[in-house]
Amino acid sequence: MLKMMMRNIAAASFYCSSRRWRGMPCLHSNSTLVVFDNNYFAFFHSQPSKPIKSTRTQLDQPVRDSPKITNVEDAFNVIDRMLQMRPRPSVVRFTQILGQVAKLKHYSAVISLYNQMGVSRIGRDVCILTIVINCYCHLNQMGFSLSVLGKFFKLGLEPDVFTFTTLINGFLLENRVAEAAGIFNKMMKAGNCKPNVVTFRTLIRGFCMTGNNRAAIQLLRKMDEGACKPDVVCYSNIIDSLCKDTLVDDALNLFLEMMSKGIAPNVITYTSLIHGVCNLGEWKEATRLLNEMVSKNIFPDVFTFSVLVDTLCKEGMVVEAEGVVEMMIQRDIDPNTVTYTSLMDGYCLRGEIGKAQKVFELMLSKGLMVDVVSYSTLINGYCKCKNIDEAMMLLREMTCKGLVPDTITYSILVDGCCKVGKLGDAQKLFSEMQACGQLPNVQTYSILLDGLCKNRQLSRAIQLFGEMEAKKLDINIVIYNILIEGLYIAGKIESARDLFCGLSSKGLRPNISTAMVLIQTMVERGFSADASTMELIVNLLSKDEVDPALLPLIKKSL
DNA sequence: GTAGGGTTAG
Repeated sequence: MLKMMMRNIAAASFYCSSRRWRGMPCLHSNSTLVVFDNNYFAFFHSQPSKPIKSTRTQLDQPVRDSPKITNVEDAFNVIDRMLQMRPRPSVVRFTQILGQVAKLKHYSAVISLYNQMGVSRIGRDVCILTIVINCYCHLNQMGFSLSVLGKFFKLGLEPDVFTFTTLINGFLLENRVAEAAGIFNKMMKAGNCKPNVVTFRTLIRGFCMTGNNRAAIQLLRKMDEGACKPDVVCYSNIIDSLCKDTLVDDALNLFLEMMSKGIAPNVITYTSLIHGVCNLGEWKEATRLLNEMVSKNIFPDVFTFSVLVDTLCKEGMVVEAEGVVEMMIQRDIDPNTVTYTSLMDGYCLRGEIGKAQKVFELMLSKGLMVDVVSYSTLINGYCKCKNIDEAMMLLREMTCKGLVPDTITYSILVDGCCKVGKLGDAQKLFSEMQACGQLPNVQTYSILLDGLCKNRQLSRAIQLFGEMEAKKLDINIVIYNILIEGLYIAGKIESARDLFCGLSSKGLRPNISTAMVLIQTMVERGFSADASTMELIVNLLSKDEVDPALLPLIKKSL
């Protein structure tokens, strides 16, 4: 079926995809902003108001045919020259430059530029201030964003729908959904600044991000009631979220609903759906969707192809994935960092580290940016081949390049060290990551805990488990399985059984892994199943959850 | 002139 899918892709005709620009290191801000009290939404009122004096009514004509800013240095030079010009260029030109630098993701640079012009009239403009708020939002500095909002009131300016949508997005970037929804609700109630389609989209995305599909759909229904007409982006966001939650049928229903309303899907809508069905292994459906989109003159782009490359790689079909990459190049769709990283991972999964390394070098030779994920993928490949030295070299190399290894990078390395029995190095890395501000998560703990248990360092494992409890981490059944197994391996049968019997009191249910741990360790040690184990096995059997490969073992233990 | 959706690593 995958081959058929690939033939269909090959048969379609494509045009060139857009190229994406990746951010360079940002400058640091030394901005000083007005500290503002908490009543930053006092602005909202229920009746339309007379506009407070706004620079929007005093704008000069936009400057046409202005050169595009492609780097920060140019932006600083241009702004510097503009500030010295008499008469000074219009505020629109300043907005365009700041907007372009913000689009390049040089948020700190925008704030520095703003500080240069802040004392002049140019800095007292709704658009300019909104851009500054957006930059603070992207730098996760909501406090400063709200201070800039305070500046609006101090200057007698009226924040508009752009400003509040930006703030909603800022809160969402910090996972502060309730505060984002709070602004939205105030906008809905107020008469002077109603949410528009972008505001709706932003909050819909926020709900989706936190897995609250229901709230997102409710918002969509509110739009249907006439608040604002939903568009392809609103639908696509929810379709994507449903697909990520494997609720592909619901996503397809929403997709049909959207089309029945005359809202045309685009390449993003299709890519989300294809990703969703690929994740479920529904190749036939993926092919159908690919054919459907091409028949509508909607052509797969680098995202769509990357999904296909990743899916093929995860299925072990790396040769076919290479074929898709070749096809992309022939079609003038440049594979990007994500495409090649997926391919590298495919090779790593097959233990073909040499080929993964070659892909990595190809990325470098093509001038593609290698990021934390690319490095982590390659590090994982070396770890799986038990070449920890090379993996550690890559860790140092990425740090030298200014890349910051994250929790996943360290987790991969901790796992690699554990798997070759280097528990000392694993624990050093575990400390190093915390010293670097990368906090271990439940998965990192489970990796180290597993390493300690399997290497018979039970007392340290129990100590680590205590750390997790002290940190109030959400200890899941996987962690308990590791510890129960560790206790069994160490011959502490009673403690293992106590831990197992206490699971339900902690609101946890044993899963198939728990059963495997219990059965295997008991069989290995010649124990027969006790009442609680029997009960567990019977429950699992009745739910058809037992791996058939385990049945001989189960019989042996009964 | 400003806000804004889809692809990769444990």
